[in-house]
Amino acid sequence: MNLRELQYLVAVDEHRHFHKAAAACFVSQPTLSGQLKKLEQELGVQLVERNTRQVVMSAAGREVADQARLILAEVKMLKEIAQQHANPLAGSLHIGLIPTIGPYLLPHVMAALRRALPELKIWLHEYQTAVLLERLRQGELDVLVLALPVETGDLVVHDLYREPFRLAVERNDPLSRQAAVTLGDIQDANLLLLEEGHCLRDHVLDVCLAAGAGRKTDFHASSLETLRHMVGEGMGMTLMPELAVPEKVRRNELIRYVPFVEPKPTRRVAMVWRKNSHRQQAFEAVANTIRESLPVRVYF
Amino acid sequence: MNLRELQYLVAVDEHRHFHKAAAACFVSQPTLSGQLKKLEQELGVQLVERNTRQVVMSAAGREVADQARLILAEVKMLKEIAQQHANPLAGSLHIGLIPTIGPYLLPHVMAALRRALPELKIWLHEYQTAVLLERLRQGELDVLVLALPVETGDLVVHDLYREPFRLAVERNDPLSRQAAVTLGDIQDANLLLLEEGHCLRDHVLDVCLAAGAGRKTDFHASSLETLRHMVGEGMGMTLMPELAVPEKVRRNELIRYVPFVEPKPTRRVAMVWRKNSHRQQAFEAVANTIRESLPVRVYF
DNA sequence: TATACTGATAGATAATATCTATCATTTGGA
DNA sequence: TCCAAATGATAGATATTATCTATCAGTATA
Repeated sequence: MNLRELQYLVAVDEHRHFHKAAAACFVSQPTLSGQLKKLEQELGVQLVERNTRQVVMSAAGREVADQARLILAEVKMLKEIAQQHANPLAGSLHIGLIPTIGPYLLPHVMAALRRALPELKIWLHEYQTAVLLERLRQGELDVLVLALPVETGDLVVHDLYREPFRLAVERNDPLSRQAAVTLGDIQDANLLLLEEGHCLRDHVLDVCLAAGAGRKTDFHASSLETLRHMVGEGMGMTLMPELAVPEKVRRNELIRYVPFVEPKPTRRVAMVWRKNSHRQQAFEAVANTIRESLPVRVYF
Repeated sequence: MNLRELQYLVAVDEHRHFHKAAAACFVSQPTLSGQLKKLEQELGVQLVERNTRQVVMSAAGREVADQARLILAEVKMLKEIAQQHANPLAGSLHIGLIPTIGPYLLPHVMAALRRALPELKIWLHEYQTAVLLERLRQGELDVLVLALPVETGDLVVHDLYREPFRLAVERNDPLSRQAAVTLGDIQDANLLLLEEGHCLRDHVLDVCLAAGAGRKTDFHASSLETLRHMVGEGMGMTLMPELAVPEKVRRNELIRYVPFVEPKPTRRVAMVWRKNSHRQQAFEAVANTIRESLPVRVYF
């Protein structure tokens, strides 16, 4: 049985005339007659009673034709589902971002993404790096925005930008009065860190290593905002990604975000997607829009 | 697009392995791979992202596979509908009967029909002859039981039985005391008739013509039961089909059903069906069962 | 009686599904 | 590190099916 046979049967039901039904299906009358006969043989039941006056649908033929109509409608629906997906700059795009990037990057770029890719329905998912990678591999997510390095295996890595860190200190800290700090300045610093699982923790630890093993507190924060509050309470200092730094310094701000001298410590932010994905066109469009929308404080 | 391609896609979704999916579909792996590729080309969207580690369904692939599953289930349903119709002694059979036959014939034969054809679901429809013939031609009814003659055109006419009439008279009528009556006895009789549309009316009129123009009242009854009541009220007499005559005469019965002498006036009862119908086997089975179940008071 | 119309059949052709053989790439085990 | 196994893809050949045109048989109409 195939869909063409069902189309022929529905056409015969509607036209009650083999020649007209064949014309409606864009085939010859013997083709339609033969295919209909084949369908009847396969189903083991007569669907159409023919004579030279009028084609009569049997009871079976009417019920089967009704069911065939249903099936053909569902097939049309399947094609519509595919059509929706076929335009890579249309349809759904599931983006995963790590929590130290998402809330600070998106406000800069969402408006531009909506303008540049109006037919794309962007779904945002925020998880830590390991979870993101697993869901990407499973196909639940289409593309990730995260900080390198990670174990990407055969995934495609597409650089986005390089983001410098600033030193976040309590406003009464002596370092807050410097125009810029060096890694040496944090050699003996009490640094606050994110909890295990956040790659930012590893990045900050890498910077500490470069600075000569700065002292680290045992208290861990679950988010950058929690870190921020702890710094404001004078519990220690931390490295803050540039996009997480407020653009306007308020008069009673508890925290000073002091830049480093060059070469500043930075983290690489990249998009990652599966090598076999055919939506590379969409991913590159998203990457270009993000780069064009970033403030000049981050590098390419 | 065809149903096999949908089966292949669903199999790949379930197995996440081209070789296993191909085996499940009883085709070779290159066949499945090629057909899936053809489907993707036709739909214009990638459904499956392949690599040598694990097959990943794209978002489009998952949605299309879900829809394909739905379609394949509906196709199964269509085959079940056909299967139900394929056994001619099973499934539904729509029988049309005229009102002067149905209520009097069916009590004699329904039990036997149920025993003889247990898988047949008999639907009964009661209309006058013209309506029955139209619905038969339109395919709404499969077979008719009616009295001849009718304009059957190219329909198949299959004799069932010949049903004699009795003379129904009020019990105080002098004719009620005769063992049998002749057509001459009703020559001056006041005969009651069914209304227009009932072929029994025409049959009774034919008998009157044979008897020599018996007088006829202008009042018409809509059913045999109404006729019966009118006879009981002494309004006149009528011809009653044999099967409409109660088998037991009650002591206070108002009506006497007096038989005619031979050759008795009769009507031919037949089954009628469309020449092209392929359920002749079922119709003949029904006819045989009816004939075997009739009381001996009717002829073949 | 002849022509037109209907659906069916036959043989030829076009299109498609499926096969086997083999390829390219990746992975795992020795 | 090398070789074999496993994966999905491609190529060419074959089998199967869909469709064509020509024509048939039966019916209806002018």
